[in-house]
Amino acid sequence: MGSMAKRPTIHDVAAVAGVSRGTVSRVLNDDRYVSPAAHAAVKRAIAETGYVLNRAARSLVTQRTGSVVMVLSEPQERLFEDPTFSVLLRTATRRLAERDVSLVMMIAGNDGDRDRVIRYLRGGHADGVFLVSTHAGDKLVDALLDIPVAAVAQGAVIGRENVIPYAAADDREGARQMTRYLVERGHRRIATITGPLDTPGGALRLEGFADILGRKAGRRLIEHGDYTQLGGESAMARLLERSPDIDAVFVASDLMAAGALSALRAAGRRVPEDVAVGGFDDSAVALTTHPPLTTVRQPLERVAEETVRLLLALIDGAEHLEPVILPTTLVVRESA
Amino acid sequence: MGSMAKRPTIHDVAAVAGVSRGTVSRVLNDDRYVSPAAHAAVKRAIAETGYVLNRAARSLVTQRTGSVVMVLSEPQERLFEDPTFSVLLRTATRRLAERDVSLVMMIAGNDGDRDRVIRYLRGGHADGVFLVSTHAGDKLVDALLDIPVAAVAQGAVIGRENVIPYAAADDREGARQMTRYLVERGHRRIATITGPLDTPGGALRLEGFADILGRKAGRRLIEHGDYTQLGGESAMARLLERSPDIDAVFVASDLMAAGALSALRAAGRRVPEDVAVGGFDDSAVALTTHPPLTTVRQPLERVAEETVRLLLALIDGAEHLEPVILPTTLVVRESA
DNA sequence: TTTCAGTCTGTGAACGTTCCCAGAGAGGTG
DNA sequence: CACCTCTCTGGGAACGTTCACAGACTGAAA
Repeated sequence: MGSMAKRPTIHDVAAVAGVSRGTVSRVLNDDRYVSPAAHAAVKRAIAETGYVLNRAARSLVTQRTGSVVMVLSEPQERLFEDPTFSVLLRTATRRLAERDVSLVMMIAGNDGDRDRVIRYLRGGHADGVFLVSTHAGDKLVDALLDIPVAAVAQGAVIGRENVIPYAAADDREGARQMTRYLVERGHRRIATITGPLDTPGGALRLEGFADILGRKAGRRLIEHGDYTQLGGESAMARLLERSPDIDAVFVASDLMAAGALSALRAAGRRVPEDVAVGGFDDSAVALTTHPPLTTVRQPLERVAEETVRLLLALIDGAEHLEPVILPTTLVVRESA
Repeated sequence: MGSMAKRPTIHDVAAVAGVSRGTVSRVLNDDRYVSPAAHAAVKRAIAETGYVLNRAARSLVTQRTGSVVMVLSEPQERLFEDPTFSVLLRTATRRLAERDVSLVMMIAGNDGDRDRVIRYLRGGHADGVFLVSTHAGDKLVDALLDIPVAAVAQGAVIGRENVIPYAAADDREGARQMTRYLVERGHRRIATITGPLDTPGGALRLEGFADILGRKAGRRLIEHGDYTQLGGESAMARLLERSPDIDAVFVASDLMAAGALSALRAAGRRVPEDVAVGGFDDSAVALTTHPPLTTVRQPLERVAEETVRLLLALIDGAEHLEPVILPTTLVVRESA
């Protein structure tokens, strides 16, 4: 299959172009001080020989790998049930590829996984880390700080906001938008189902909710979920049992909202007539549910792009990087 | 951040252990002919120095990279809307990590992307390729055959079944199971919405459908979708317009089935009373829809595992690898 | 005792780059 | 004309491994 001729090296290119190794290397790296003639000759020789750079050789001397790791830290298996990841992964891969940086996926679901990630990074196998959905107190994060590797996160790492740069949607304001909307529509008994409080999405969306409702948002109207559909369903059931007079609920993710809809249907409540339901994310599920979800759109592609930008800047030696917070928008459909 | 001491090399380990480079290398590679004493000393020295292997250096001499690429070839942006990918990605990452092989993601959505993938592989940046959802006639596949790299696919690559090993669910038999079930339930006007016919899932599920219905499955009862929810919706609408007397429909993916449900609801048909709907995949959406989907479960994790197994075998030099076909099961819920 | 096979160890040479330094030539300035 | 600066080029050395080979030692067989 294919010719088995040895792959051409920089030496071969140099020979064909009639210049030295050094000059070829300079062309390859866009260095200064290459005459137009030499430049052209090298370009021609590269095309002629079909030369491609050997990254291992380059890495060996530069101590750079040209790759970054995306670490998905999730205790449960839910990982991909959440469409958020997909968007992040796709966007990040694309953007990085444009800079010829490759994206390695690593899953840090349990401690064994986490150790592997740490070993990998300590081994200098990547220039940077892109943390996704990191929970407060994750030991991985602390280990990271001891390793000379660029690290950024999608969403703040609670407790490490000042040391790990991040990009995120404006979770708090997004929650305010939805809560305000529910209030304006005349709802009076508004509950919420939060995400895990050790994630920024869990904590900040609850804060935004409380910002609008103040003390009216008592304990009895708050229930916690884990971002899964099933978690949303049982949280809604608990909520209904405890406070049957609820007339609206703000659910911190669309997937959980889908679960909440099932619970409401099971309880014989109509949506939105009896209970209005607001989601968060504007993910694909929001259109699948019946009725379609009124939700808060977060600009995930842009979040991913900004996170990548931060990471590349960090790898290039940037020092103090400010977090990037992107605005959300309310998307009104039929559930509220 | 962290000590800036140079990373220990194999030389440092050798010095601490009181042996030579060669011996350390032999321990690292589980080579024969290392005395128990030397082995222990090296292990101790590795722990003491905190040594980690430099992969770039190893790659340079072994011509192996320790990484494989998962190529998602999708013309559209739909990519991740389909939960199939998520499962494949997660499972493959895990399994490969167990062998210390890292997974690089590449997206081949357009020709520019495809060229980048080819350049990457031609550059020897990976030991193997894991093709996902490849369409017949993809130029990437032909390019691949000219590059000395191990390649496997999830799902047959139509037209290249004999040259690219693959693992897949038994799409044809799965479609037969569903169609048979619909027939047994007494439905007489059974239609189908297929996937793209240049993918194995599209072609084989239609074949399975036709296996059961024979000539009764006329052109008028077949409509084509693109695996997206919206595609399923419009395909269903076309079907209803053309053949209003349909009493069941087999949809080649759950996501398209969700779309079909919307179209049926819009047309005022009850599911399953007026029209029964059968899906395929048993993905998360199957539970979200209303009513929940009766569908065909394909063992995606196992498919991913088997594909990885094939890939690793190929990298290790295996020659003739037979495709692996895994059984599907019918999952009865409420939509049919 | 000699010979041989098997085990174990050390070392030079390579892998394909980049980095750095030395030096040649061109052009400008005092 | 001497000197300097700037541009451009070539080539030695290094990056951290693995590989192949040579050689030392051991124990068993002839």
